[in-house]
Amino acid sequence: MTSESDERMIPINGADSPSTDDANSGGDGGLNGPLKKGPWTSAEDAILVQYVNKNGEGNWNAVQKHSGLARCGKSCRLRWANHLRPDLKKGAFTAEEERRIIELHAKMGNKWARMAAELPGRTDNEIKNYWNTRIKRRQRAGLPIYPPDICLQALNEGSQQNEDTINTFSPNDVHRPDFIQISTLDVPSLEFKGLEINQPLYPLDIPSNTLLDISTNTLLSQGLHPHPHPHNHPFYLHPPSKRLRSGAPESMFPCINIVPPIGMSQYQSNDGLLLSCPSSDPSAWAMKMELPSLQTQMRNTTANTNWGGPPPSPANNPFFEPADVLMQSPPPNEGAQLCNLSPQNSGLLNEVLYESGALNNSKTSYSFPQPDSYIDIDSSNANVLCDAEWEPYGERLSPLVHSLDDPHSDETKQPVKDEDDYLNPMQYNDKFETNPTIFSKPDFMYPSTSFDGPVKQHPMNDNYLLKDVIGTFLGDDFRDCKKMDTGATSSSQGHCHDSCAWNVMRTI
DNA sequence: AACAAATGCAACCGCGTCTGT
DNA sequence: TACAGACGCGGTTGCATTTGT
Repeated sequence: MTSESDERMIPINGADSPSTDDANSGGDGGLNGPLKKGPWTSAEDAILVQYVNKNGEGNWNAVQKHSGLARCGKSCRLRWANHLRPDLKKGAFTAEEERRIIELHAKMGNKWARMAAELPGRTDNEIKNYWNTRIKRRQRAGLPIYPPDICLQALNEGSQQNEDTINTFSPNDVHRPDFIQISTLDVPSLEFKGLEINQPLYPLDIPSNTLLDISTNTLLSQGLHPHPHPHNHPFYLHPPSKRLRSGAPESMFPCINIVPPIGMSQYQSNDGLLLSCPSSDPSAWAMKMELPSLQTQMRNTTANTNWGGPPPSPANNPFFEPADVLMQSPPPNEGAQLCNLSPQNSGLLNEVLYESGALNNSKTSYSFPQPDSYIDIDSSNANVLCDAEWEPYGERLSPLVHSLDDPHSDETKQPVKDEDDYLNPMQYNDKFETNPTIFSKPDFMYPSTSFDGPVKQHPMNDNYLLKDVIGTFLGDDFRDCKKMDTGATSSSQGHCHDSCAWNVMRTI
């Protein structure tokens, strides 16, 4: 970039500076006046190149001191690394590079720097931009994010990995660098358009006057599941990007519903996501798959309920009110919905397959938690929220993957062979309608059956395990909460759950 | 041709980690 | 051991360009 325009200047050590770290640190700064921001000019490039050629890389804050360049060290490093390095490969990615990126992303997720290390001459920023652009394109086209052969490869690798790891998994594994190197199949893209305001929703009459515009990579590239590392996961209760043009509130969700256009069937994942697919014309639906239509299911803040769990049926639930309550920030204490988000699923290709393997290994089928298990925080165990909603490991599967690991459906265990082999929406629909057992999966809440049946505890439902994991994600604050949990009254437990889950999120 | 929306890229920002003192 | 500075990473934003109406 050699634009001469936009020479924004930030005062060194000035109060107007938005950043107090590298931008202003490490230099006297006053040498040449305010630091410049914005696009680099060719003259600045020349100065930087000359400096680096003479002094080598590193010690970037010294650049500004010694070269007179009015740029912070951080900016210099970025400019050099992304544009001026002599070993940079310019131009579009080659087909081989593109394939490599896809493979690497399936393995690593959004580890751009690591991916860049595998692609000589390419920068993390370049790869990141490429990937974000790519998934947007593929979503628009209704294509899976990962090509089927990548899925197959990951499936094979993942199944092997599962053999080795499923029985030795521990909460600490989420800290392992390779923990998320488990993969995901592509999740079905979700129709975002053609929504009807105030249309009747099945089974819920959810006011639909507020539609959530969630960035596409947030949902789809991450497989609709929260990330084990909230800071790195855009879906993990990050506020909507400023770019959201729908004017979504600063904080949102936690429960997100996909409102189906008329004629669409709807099912709900255990993440509280209502997924839509057409009852009549799945192929058209597949072709139209674009951005998800999402609505945060908001409830009356005074309702005696919590944020977790699936939407109760409207007939008997007091907080399904025809009020304009969708897509608003929950009150600070209503954070238990966080428990509705799996802490361990990054949406990586391998990860979902890993979970699929976990399910297969468990040889156990589960039933939906009853609404009561969500609503009644005042249970003998305040962790009921998380126990019921943060399904234990291996339970956070996208609908697509669920079809793969459905133990009652042999054909769905076959690895995908082709993009055409991805289950289309009608296949999902058919499964739901013809195979009741699939509805016993906790994250496959078909509306007509979601709220019936007893709650069964997952065999891996271990409170300590869950607490440790939650603590891992939420930090010491949650551990503090855990202490309160053990000694508090049942009502305070519920409150603790709410408040800590929502409030301690470090990146919201 | 004019305008708006969508797109893509470069740069910025905040935060975590590393390293030296 | 504690602290501060340097560095690196990943997510976000700004804006020029492209595309569509």
